[in-house]
Amino acid sequence: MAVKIKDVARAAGVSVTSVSRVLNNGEHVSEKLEKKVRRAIEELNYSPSLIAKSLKRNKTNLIGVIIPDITSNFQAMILSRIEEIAGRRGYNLLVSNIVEDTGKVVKYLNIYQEMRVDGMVLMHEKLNGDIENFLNKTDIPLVVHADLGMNLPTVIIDDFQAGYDAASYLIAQGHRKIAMIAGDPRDVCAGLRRMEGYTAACRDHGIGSKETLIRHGDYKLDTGYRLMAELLGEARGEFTAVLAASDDMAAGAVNCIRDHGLHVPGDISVIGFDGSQIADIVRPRLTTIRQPVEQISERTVELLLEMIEDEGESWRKDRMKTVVLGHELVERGSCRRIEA
Amino acid sequence: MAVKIKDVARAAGVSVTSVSRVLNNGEHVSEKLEKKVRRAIEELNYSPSLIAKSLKRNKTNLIGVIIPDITSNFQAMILSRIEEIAGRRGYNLLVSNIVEDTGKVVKYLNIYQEMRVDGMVLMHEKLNGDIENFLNKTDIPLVVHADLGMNLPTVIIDDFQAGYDAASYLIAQGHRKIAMIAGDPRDVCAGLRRMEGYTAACRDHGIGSKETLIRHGDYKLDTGYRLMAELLGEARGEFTAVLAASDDMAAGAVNCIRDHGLHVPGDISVIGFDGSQIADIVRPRLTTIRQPVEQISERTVELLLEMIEDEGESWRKDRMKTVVLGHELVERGSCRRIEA
DNA sequence: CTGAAAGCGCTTACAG
DNA sequence: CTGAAAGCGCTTACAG
Repeated sequence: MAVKIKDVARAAGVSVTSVSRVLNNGEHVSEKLEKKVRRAIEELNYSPSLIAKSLKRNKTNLIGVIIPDITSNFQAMILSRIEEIAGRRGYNLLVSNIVEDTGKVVKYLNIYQEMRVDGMVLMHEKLNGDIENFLNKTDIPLVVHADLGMNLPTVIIDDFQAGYDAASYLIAQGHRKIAMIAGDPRDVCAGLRRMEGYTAACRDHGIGSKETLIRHGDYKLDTGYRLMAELLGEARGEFTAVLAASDDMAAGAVNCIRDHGLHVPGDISVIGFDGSQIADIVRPRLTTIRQPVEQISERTVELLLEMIEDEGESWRKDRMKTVVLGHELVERGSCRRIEA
Repeated sequence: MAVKIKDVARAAGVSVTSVSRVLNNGEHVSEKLEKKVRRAIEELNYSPSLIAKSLKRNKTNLIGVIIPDITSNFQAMILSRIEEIAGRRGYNLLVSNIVEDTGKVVKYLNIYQEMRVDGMVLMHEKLNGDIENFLNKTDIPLVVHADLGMNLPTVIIDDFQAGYDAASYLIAQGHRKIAMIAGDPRDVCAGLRRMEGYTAACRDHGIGSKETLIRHGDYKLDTGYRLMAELLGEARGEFTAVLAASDDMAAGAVNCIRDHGLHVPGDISVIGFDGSQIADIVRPRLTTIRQPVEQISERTVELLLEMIEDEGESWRKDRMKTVVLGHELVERGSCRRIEA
């Protein structure tokens, strides 16, 4: 882009100030001047530099999103909605896909900071010293999608309760022996809390939960398949139902069960988590805990823009906002009632 | 970020030039100076502005990606790989999710241009006057993922041949009446070419293709389901196999067939397209045309960086590079051989 | 090895 | 309504 505002000004025979004014259509300019400027812009095919503008204005209209895995349908749905909503408000997304590599998180947090993004969304749930350190120091508004215990603005569901509800549902259906394909316990919400909810529900209903019936995975389909195979191999007969920490893992489990010649829910009931597309794809369709994707996305952008547009930069001092959204148990075909 | 390079210089008792030098560790500085500077950076928690740097250097290390639908597993896989590969080379991704709205394409192309991205990837396949106009004018290196007929650097598979191969496979299995759930014919490759390949294969084998057996969709699962229901309602018995332009639609079709009490492949054979995760999830697993995701992503980034780093900016003048990658038919369980 | 100064392409008081 | 000029936070010849 060789052509700059100065060239336009020269071509139109006006000052750069005036060109800038018609570009940002703030202060009034005469029709005649505006016409000249527009023509010059057109003729020169001028494209104003947002980089220069950002530097001057100290605002980039960029939001950095750190997402663990774009290929997860649930996460993609959230990202897609955030993009849409933020886009309408004039913000563009910088995204980095973490894929397993926790070390990348702090790398990208730093890059985003150097890029002077106006705000960030952190979906990653695992903390380490570097990340914690960064989060404590940064002045950039951010919203996290997990209860990191750091007094940061947060948008979440009550994962403990959701895990509790899922297990309770199974128990209400008559199940007494329930296995869990859980997430990574270092993921505070999706990993730990959901499992704690399950454990608590089992305990409250006096059926206990055996360590051997709990497996940990990374929320992916293949992992669900593999862990289900393990459970079938090592504890067949010790459970009549399985609770998975993601629909992807639940879907993998369903396929694994079927590949072993067993039936869902005839032999084993399966309940998922997330309410992603895949819950509808797999047969039988998954009974699952649906997270409110639309609300999560909306509230995230809302919260973030509120902080960004709060000139006082007081978001650090205010009592942090935590938005807890409701989840919903969606009954479909993957669970059945059994006799006590 | 209140602290800037000048503050660091003052704190360290050196010039901003020197601070810049240790930051970019190019020219040599004395150990003593470097130590002072590093300490000051540490103490002030200084984060250099990439915005200012970009303005000065005329390089942003940003790549803008325009992707039709992030929630499509196939597209997410490509995006994820591009992010990974570009990230390793020091480039960050700006992404915008188009979702149906073709008008957003040119809007984002312009924003990316104003943002002075170093390069762009356009996955969207539908052209309109504005888009064409932009593509003809821009100086920014870009790679497209469809044969737009505009002499632009392109990374694709041979969609015609792939469609041809898929149909031929079905024909080789003994099928004589083949329906197609195609894409949007305005999508030159995924929509039009794949369908043309199918039509040509039918013609070459003397079995013709009836208009009534071709439906057009948007590559999504729900649409595949719906179009399959239409075919079943309006043309049941007139086909023994279906070729879909995406795995998502194929999966929807499979589920629809099953929900109608029929069997895949017992009653109807289904072949998909893409080789995305879902082809492995659905039961029976989908026989499909696998696109080389890894290569597509690699070659895209490679081509783009080649142009970006070509100082001569000669990419416009050179004969455009079109990279045509090979596809592969993966046999799984959704098709069966039938007697003539 | 080190620093003073110009300049990247904009916006925005300030003055007229 | 319009323009000259300072300045956003860096980098990079240029000079020493």
